[in-house]
Amino acid sequence: MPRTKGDHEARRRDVSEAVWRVLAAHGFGGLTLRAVAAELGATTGLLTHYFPAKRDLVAYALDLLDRRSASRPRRAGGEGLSAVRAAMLDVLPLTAEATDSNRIWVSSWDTALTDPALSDDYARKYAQSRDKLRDLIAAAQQLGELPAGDPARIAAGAQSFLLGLVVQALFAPEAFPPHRQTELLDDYLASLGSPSSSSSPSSSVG
Amino acid sequence: MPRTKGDHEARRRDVSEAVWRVLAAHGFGGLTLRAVAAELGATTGLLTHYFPAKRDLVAYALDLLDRRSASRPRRAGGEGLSAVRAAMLDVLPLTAEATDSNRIWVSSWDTALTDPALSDDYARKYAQSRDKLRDLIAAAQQLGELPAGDPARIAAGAQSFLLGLVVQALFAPEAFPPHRQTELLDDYLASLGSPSSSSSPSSSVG
DNA sequence: ACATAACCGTAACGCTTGTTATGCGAATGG
DNA sequence: CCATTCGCATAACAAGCGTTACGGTTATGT
Repeated sequence: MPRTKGDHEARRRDVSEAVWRVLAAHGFGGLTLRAVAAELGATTGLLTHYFPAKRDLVAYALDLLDRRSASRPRRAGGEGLSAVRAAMLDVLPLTAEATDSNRIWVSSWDTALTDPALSDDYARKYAQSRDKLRDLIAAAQQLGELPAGDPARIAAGAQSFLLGLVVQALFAPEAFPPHRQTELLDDYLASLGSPSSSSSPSSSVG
Repeated sequence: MPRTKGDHEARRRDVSEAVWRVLAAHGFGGLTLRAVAAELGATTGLLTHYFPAKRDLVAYALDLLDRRSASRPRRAGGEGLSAVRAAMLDVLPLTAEATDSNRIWVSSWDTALTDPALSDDYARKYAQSRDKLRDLIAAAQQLGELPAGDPARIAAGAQSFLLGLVVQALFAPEAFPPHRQTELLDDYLASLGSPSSSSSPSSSVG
């Protein structure tokens, strides 16, 4: 029973939703042609028409993850340290959608870490993310809201904190409810508002 | 060609090594009976003898990951803040073995996040890890090396930072060499050595 | 020494996976 | 209005998966 209208765009949107639901339910390792087809109420024949090979589906899913994450409603940033805080809050799994996004994101690491090409892609993406954070931090420094110090270095630390908090919150949502995550983030930002960091090459590395 | 000596222990060690190599090479999603058997120079018949079902293999692999991580040579802790630093350095992918361990660890999250039982297991494990860190932090506070504040809360932040740094270092080893990781950790520890954190319930959560 | 159990290779089973071939109704355009 | 292309279902394929049955060799206990 083919659809009577050749609405290509609408169909692609349906495919996106089906892929997303499969990813949210079974992770990246459970992304299968038949699972997506079933979620779509269709067969594998439809999917092979849209994606010549499985890797194309995977690539599409990764791109979908990017777009869904990027198009999530951002909160008003303000400027300086407030913008840094807003940008970091936007990443955390504080809502159901953000939780899905992050869960899928983390689950994709298994695939990414064993594929050198994907791994490089991710490295670039995170570097870009750090650069964005670095600029916000540099701006906050010029406003005097953060002490001096290499902004790139501070950004690397901040993203580490952010990433790890995401992972912990995903595994223990009841131990890391939105309020707790915000609390911890504010603790971290407060700890940045002091001197004593960077410079002075300490040795004794194992 | 069965082995002439019934050296059960030695055989189990061989199995461990084979499982480990498969995990390091293809991640947790690539853990397959035939892959392990091939790495072992044996057949699936051997493995079904040791593991009645696949989930037993997976459970064994998870346990192996635990034991391999726990039995990694720990550096001399010292006491107070120095012990905190040592414990955190022990987790970071500063050596080839620690990198393998961490890579496998991260790759297991895909499996864990879609399995509620495993997810709970991980949540408990990380909570336990946080508690250990909390005790070290509390000790450092009593030595006056860290300012006052809820040690559990500080530990949660510290483990977030640690976890995220691991992930970033895995994806971009060249951007996060051992020296850089140590540097960033020391930055973080230095930022803890100041007041102004914790307490005062800030609201406005999205 | 002989029965029994442990060990493990061989081989097949059923299932799921990605992929491909085929066909048919709906859209399209000259 | 008819030929052609598009969109998709149907169905089969080989390969890989976990699992099982079976047989032969080696150790073990009496």
